[in-house]
Amino acid sequence: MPKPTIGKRLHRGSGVVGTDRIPALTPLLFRKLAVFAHISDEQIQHLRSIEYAHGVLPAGTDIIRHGQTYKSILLLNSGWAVRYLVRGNGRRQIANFILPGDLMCLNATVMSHSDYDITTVTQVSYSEFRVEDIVGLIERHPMLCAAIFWCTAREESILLEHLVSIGRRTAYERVAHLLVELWRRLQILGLADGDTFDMPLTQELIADCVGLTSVHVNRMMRSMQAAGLITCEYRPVQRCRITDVRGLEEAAGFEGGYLHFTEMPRKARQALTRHASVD
Amino acid sequence: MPKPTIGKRLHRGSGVVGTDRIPALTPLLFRKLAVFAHISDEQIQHLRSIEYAHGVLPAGTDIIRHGQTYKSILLLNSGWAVRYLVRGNGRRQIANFILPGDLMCLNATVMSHSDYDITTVTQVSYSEFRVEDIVGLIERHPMLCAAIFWCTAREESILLEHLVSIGRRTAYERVAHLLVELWRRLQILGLADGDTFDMPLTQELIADCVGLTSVHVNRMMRSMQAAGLITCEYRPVQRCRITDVRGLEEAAGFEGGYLHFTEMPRKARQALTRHASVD
DNA sequence: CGCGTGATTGATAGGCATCAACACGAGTGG
DNA sequence: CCACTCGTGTTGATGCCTATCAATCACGCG
Repeated sequence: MPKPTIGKRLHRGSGVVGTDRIPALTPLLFRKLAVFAHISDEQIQHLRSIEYAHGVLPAGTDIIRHGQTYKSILLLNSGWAVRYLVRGNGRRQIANFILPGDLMCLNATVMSHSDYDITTVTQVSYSEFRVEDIVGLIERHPMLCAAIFWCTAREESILLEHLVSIGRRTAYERVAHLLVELWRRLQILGLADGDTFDMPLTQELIADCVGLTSVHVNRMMRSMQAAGLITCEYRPVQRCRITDVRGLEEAAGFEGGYLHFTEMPRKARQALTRHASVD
Repeated sequence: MPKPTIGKRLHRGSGVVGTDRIPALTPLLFRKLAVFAHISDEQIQHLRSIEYAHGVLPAGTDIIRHGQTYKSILLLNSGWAVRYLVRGNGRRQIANFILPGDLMCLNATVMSHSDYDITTVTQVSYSEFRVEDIVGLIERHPMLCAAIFWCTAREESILLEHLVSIGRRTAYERVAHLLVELWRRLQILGLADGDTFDMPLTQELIADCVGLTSVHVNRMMRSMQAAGLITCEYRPVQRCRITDVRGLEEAAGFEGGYLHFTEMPRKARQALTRHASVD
C-alpha cells in the first residue's frame, strides 16, 4: 500500500522490516475501550473477525497522503506514527502522535479523501479493516460504535489541548506539556517504565508538533535538563526520563483531565441497552 | 440553564432577549446534512419530534462551562457562539466559532462532563435535545447518525486547519485566513451578502482565536485595509467586506478543501442501505 | 573513512507582546 | 441634557522571545 517518503523524512529507528511475530489486534485497544464501557467477548470476536489484513511497515512509510482517497481503516498495534498537515510553502504542522491502540483514518467512514498525511515514525504493525465493516458496526454493534465515537472525542480533547499549547503557551511550556502528555499516554497504555519512556522523536518532529524550530526545542530541552526536570538518552534508543514530575507538570501548566479516562454517561448507556439485543 | 458570565466578557451586541419568532430547528442543519447524504422527510420529522425545548439567549450567556456535566445537546438556530478553553493563568484560546446550523455538546453522548466552555457571542436561538434521544439515533436512524458523525469530522478538519494557522502561519496570514474561512462558512450557509458579511467579533475575540494580542490583530487588519484587501464597518453592526478575495486568500495561504462539502463515500452508503429498513 | 543525520551552541535579526495613551460611541445617572 | 464611565478600536515606543543563519560535534552506516 504505502509509497516512499516525501521531502522531509519523518521516520526514526532502524527501518528494518522484521520477521517478528505480528500480534493481531493489540489488546491495548480493548483495554482502552473497556474504560468507556463493557465490551463483550462477542464484540471483541466480531472486531477480530472483520480484520481483513495486517502487516508491518518500516519507519518512514506513508500510510495516507492528503488528497488521496482512503482505502481502509487502520489500527496501530505497535510503534509510533504521526499525523500532520503540510502548507503550500512546505512548513509542516503535526496534529498528533499516534500510539499503539489508536485507530487511524476513521474519517474514511464519512469522507472519501484525506486532509492530512500519516507517516510511520518507527517500524509499526497494524491491522486493517474495510470501511463498510466499520460502518456496519452502527447496526450490528451500536455499543462498539459508541465506543469508537468516544475514541474520536477523546482525540479531539487532546487536539484542543494541543491548540491551547500552540496558541497560549510559551516555548518552554509547550515542550514540557508535550513531554508530560506523551509520558501519561504511554503510562496509561502500560508502555512507560516508571518515570522513563521511549520517545523515538527527533527534535524536529517535536518542533513541528509544538510550532517551534528544532533549534529552539533543543534549547528548551537542554534548559529543562539543566533545571533537573528531565534527562535524555539518545543511544541506543531515544528515551526520556522525567526526573521531577511535579516540577515538569507545573512548568507545563499541565492538567491531565483532558485525557479523560471516563466511562460512558449513564443516559447514553441506558439508551443503548434498553432494547438490548446483542449488547 | 445558563449562569452569568465569567471574568472577561465574551459577548457582543445588544443583549436584548427579544420576543422574536423562534424558528424551531433551523433548516440550515438539514441543508448542510443534505450535502452528505439524502435525508428523508421521515428522518427530518424524527429530529423535529425529539426536540424537547428551544429558546433564546442574550449575548454573553454561558451555555456550558468546563468541568460542568453536560445536560443536553444543542443546535444553534441563529446567532454566533464561541467555544474556548481557559488556562490556569487566565489566558484564553478559542477553539472555534459556532455558526447557525452547528451542533453543540455532541460530546455529551460519550462523555459526562465538558472540557471546554461555550458562550454566546450575540443573541442566539437554539433547540435542545436529550442525550438519550440522540444516542438513540444509532439504532433508529443510522443514516442520521452517520450524518452527525460527518459533522464532527468536518469540524475536526476545521480545527486542524486552525492548528496549522496558529502553529505555522504568521500573524498576518492567521487573521487573513480566519476572515476568509468565516466568510466562506457564512456563504455556504447563505448568510453572506456577496463579499460582505456580519462579523460580530471584537478584535480581542479574534486575537484569542488566532493566538495573538488584540493590539496586533488591530495592526494586521489595518494593514489589510491599507492593502485594499478588506474594509470594515463597526456601527451600527460590525461588518466586514472582502474587497479583494483573491488577494486575501493568497495572503492567507487559503485552500478551501478542508471545508469539504463532499458526499458520503459509496462504500459507507452501501453498508447502511443494504439492509435498508427505514433508511 | 567519508558522509549524512541529528544534537548542540553562539550571534544576530525580526516579529509580536507589552505598556501606554488617546479616540470614539453607547449607555448611565445626576 | 450633560458629565462620566466603560468597552473597543487605534497608534506609538520599547523590549523580549523565538527564528534564522552558521558552525561544530557525535554517531551510525555504506
